[in-house]
Amino acid sequence: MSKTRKVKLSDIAKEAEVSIALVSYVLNNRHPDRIKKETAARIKKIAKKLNYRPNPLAKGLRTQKSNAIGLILADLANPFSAQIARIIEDNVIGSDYILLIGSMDENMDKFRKLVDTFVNHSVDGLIIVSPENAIKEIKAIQKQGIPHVLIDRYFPELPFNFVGNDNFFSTRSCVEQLVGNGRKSIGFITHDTDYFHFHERKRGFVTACHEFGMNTENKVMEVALSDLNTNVDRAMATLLAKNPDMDAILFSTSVLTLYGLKYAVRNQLNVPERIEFMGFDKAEYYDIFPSPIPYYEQPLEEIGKRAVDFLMLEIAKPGAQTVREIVKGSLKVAKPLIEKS
Amino acid sequence: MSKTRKVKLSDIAKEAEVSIALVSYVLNNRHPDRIKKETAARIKKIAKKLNYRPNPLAKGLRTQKSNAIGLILADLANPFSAQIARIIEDNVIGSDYILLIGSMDENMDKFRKLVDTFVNHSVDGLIIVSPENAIKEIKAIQKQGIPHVLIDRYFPELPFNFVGNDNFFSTRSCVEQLVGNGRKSIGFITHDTDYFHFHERKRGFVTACHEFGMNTENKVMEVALSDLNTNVDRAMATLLAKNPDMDAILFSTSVLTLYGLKYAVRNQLNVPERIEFMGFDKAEYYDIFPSPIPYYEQPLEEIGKRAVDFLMLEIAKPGAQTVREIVKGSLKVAKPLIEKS
DNA sequence: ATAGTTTATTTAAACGTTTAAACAAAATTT
DNA sequence: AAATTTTGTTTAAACGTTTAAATAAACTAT
Repeated sequence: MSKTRKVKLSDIAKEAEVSIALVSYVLNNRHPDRIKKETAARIKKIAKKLNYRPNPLAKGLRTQKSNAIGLILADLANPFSAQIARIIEDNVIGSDYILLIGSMDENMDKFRKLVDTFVNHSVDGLIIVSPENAIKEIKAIQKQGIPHVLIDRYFPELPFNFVGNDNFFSTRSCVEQLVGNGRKSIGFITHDTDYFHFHERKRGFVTACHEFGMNTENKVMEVALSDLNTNVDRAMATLLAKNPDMDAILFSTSVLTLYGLKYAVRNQLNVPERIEFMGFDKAEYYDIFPSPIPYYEQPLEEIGKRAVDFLMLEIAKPGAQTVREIVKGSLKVAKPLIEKS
Repeated sequence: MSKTRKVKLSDIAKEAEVSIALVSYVLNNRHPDRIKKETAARIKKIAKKLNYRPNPLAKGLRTQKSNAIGLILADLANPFSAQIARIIEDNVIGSDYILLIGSMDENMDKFRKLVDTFVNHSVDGLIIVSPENAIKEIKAIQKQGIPHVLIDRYFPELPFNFVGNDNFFSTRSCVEQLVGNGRKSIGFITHDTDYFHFHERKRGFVTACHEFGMNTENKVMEVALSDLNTNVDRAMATLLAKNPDMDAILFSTSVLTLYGLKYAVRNQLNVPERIEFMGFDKAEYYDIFPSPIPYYEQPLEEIGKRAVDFLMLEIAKPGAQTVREIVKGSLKVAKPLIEKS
């Protein structure tokens, strides 16, 4: 019922008949050579017996560290965000840190508020999926010397720490794959935003098409981030109307792929015989679709791990390094449906 | 570059030429009647000018509160977990709390470690999706007087705070719906676990079937929590083999539904003409399937909101109340695919 | 014997708040 | 004019740690 009073250093000190400082030294392994073995052993034993847990608030207050890291996502409810969050969680927990998570909903005010709250709670570092046009805000974080790393989205012209997917490579290799499958006229459905990673995906697509001697006139549809059902529907219709010979469509995110698949089902497109679909990001639901959907898989595990690793390094020795890792994912082409892990 | 020193009470005090205590009183609105209006105004103005942010660690250390709440989920990467997390996030952030999130992966050790870490970081409260057989652990939390509330899963025989879906009602009304659609022989695919909520779902199914004069012999398949692809496949095959006349299948989670749909696609089941599928929980991917999938939708928004509301109340005045809210969701029957929000 | 080292431990300040209690000055009551 | 109350503010301890500096005791070395 009543909150059991927590064991603190002074309790151990009393029982061991030593000073608080000595207990602290022992438990933090501070001056191992200076401290008598037996005393150390005794203190450790008592600490264990009493099930001592350091108070992170006191510790944090004193050391100016909180052993917490903040993760700012686009939207936790979005499977992509959730997946990356989970990966980061695993990496962070291992280092005995706790993870604060917040969604900014592509909204600058929410983003600012999250940064503010997290910094205020003295997070030791931030992992950030940035909203559009957040350059000023990220710079401020940088200036304040708060260890941080951007993931997924970044600003190429600025020296921010970043680890993320090679977006140019990704769409480029999708096109390559489709061409390899004999496709001759490929459409691309992506978003209409200022995000650099979307620009890159488009650039990858267009560049590859040109390389393979295909034109991209009327083949790139950029839809708004909102109201996807309607917008993707319209985009698909336009794409198909303007390109009667189109024999493949590449999507720029898994959600766009989802809506594309919905369209295909609804309109009974002959996939993949007449027209092949290619998705972006892994998604469980691809194989509800009657035919296998090949896709490009971002190396999320790697991104999460590297981001956390870097952040930990940066926390340990601030300012010592910067990072810009553009990692490549891989193409997942249809396996027999039966054989899925 | 260098960390900008944070503004603290003493900075304000100095500039306002008053004591630290007075600043604290003013900023916390402590003795409003006791403090001279002008002084208060001056202090507030300076605080705003200096952009003062209280240090949560110091505050927490002194007041024994952290303004953080911990959320323990099954697995953040699972869309169901992610959705509920997002809802809770929104409700928590509004109250100026921060949210710590962890996944326990149905694993007792991880669960214990999470509770431990969170409690250690002095969370003011816990929202818990419990693993199997965690009664002892929850009791310990209760005994320690840590405000908490279970969601999704619970232990009916014990007086734990809980808010969650009415699982008996949910499957019961699914059967009702299917019978209303003229279905005469219904199968049920669920999990083989000790979780009470799964027992309830099964009980709801069985009870309803009997009410409607259907037997349930060989119609309930309970698959393990792991290796779903194989296990659901096998369960589906068995179900259909043993019940040649079966004209509907109800699933017990959205993930089971997903695998069911995969099976249907792979085996070209005639859905819904010959056999109707009914899902559990909302999932975007249902409408990739060629025919609309009706489903029972848990009232997640309500669950999240009520859980947080209760927790806040409990944090404000501990021990004053308990809660056990079993809330009902609703059936979502097929709308024309074109018209989706 | 005395000074200098080494070894083992303690003292005390600090981190940034909150808050009970003390205090001083002004206003009010006797 | 003395005593009391009210008003406005300050003092100082406390929360649970960490850590530089001080200290004390036990050994060298001279």
